[in-house]
Amino acid sequence: MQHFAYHSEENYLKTLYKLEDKKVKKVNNTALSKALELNPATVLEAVRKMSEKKLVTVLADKTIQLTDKGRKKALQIVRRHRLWEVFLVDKLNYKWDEVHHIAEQLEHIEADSLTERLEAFLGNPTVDPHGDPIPDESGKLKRIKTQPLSEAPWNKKLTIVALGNSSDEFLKYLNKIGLSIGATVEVAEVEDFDKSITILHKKSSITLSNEAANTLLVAL
Amino acid sequence: MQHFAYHSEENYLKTLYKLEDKKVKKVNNTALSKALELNPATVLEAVRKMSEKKLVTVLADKTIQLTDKGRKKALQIVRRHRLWEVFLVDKLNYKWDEVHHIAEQLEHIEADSLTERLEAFLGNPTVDPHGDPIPDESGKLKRIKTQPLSEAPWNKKLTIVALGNSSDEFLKYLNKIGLSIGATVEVAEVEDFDKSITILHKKSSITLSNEAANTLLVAL
DNA sequence: ACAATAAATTTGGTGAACCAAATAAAATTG
DNA sequence: CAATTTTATTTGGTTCACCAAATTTATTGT
Repeated sequence: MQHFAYHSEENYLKTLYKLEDKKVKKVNNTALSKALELNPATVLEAVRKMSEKKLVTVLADKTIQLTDKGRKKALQIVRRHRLWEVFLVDKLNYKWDEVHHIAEQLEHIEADSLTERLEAFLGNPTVDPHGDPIPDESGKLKRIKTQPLSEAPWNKKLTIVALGNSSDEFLKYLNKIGLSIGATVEVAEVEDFDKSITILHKKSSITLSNEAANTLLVAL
Repeated sequence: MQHFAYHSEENYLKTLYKLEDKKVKKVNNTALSKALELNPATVLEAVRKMSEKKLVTVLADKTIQLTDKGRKKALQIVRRHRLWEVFLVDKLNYKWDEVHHIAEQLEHIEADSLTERLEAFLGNPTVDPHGDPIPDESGKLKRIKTQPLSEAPWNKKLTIVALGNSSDEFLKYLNKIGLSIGATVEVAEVEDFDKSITILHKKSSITLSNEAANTLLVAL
């Protein structure tokens, strides 16, 4: 009876999936090590083991890729993570920028039935509080068609449905300016000079940098 | 960034608390090792470390005792465990004999705010699904006054409020015969020969061994 | 092509939590 | 009280996830 839990493999797979999802072309040992903030030697060893287990493949050019088996496992973790985030926000009234750390722990709880019951309890949500889709039991996910706010048409009601990146800093920034998933906004003006953008939200106007507008995704 | 979590100390403390709670007089290394199903050498080393941290004291006769500090930590784990059990049973509709294993994992999630929010979300329950009291934030617990069913008066409506032991086997047995915390029963007859007891429950009569009747605790 | 740079890999270590087996100390029992 | 049995403790190992510092193997710019 070990009184500690190894989650490392799950974290490697999840991180590989995240990179793949972000369309990072060539995920090599260096990239993965940086993403995980781990020593390359450590990551190399872990990749070897996962490769033996057919969870990842190392291509001739050293690119590390998830196998279907590995991706399925990764999506299972992503599923758990996102469902717990919904729980924390919807049921325990956490703010969306506070839940990541806790969900990182909850995602590793092992119990086949737990995830399914949790999902039903939450009313079968399809997206997490950041607008990211929740994979189904088999690991499939419905990608939502979105468009960066920076490319959306002017003077039209738009709904923010997801974020291009859910970093803590960005979430806090959004909180500060009062924007969140589900918010209705309208592009009022785009500044030619720096592509900054002014939007209308709840009768007040907000100016966003092009970077921010690129990261806010609206329904297409 | 370690991708695994050490819960061992929490488990040692919790187990020590359980033994103390069960009024096991002399908890020595052998007793603790058996309770944890670990090698005595392992436990000895762990006790040494906890002793350095002033979580336990080893008496002259080798009895291992929790310090106030250690007991407080242990009660924190017990609190989390019992709150999660309530969540699993009340919200996710698990049966009370299915939740222990999952709660054992959930109890180690670290986030100060989580336990308090969970408690509020569950409506500040005072007992878990097995009738065991839930310690408050500071580690205090209200002990419920109970009496074994075997010693309760005859022909009087009694409410089962707790169990003397929550082993899987016992929980399953109770499930099978249809008894649970909150059930109202009445002692109809006690057999002189073997002290087995016949009770009335929802209009049907159930015969229990003395052992079972001893383990069912009714409100005093 | 070749030196500079970067990435991959190897080597040798660490600490935590575990174990089996040997030994020492203590308790029990005839 | 001496012999047996039970406990406690020590010793030497293991595995896992990690690291730092070489070393080897690309890659790249000139």
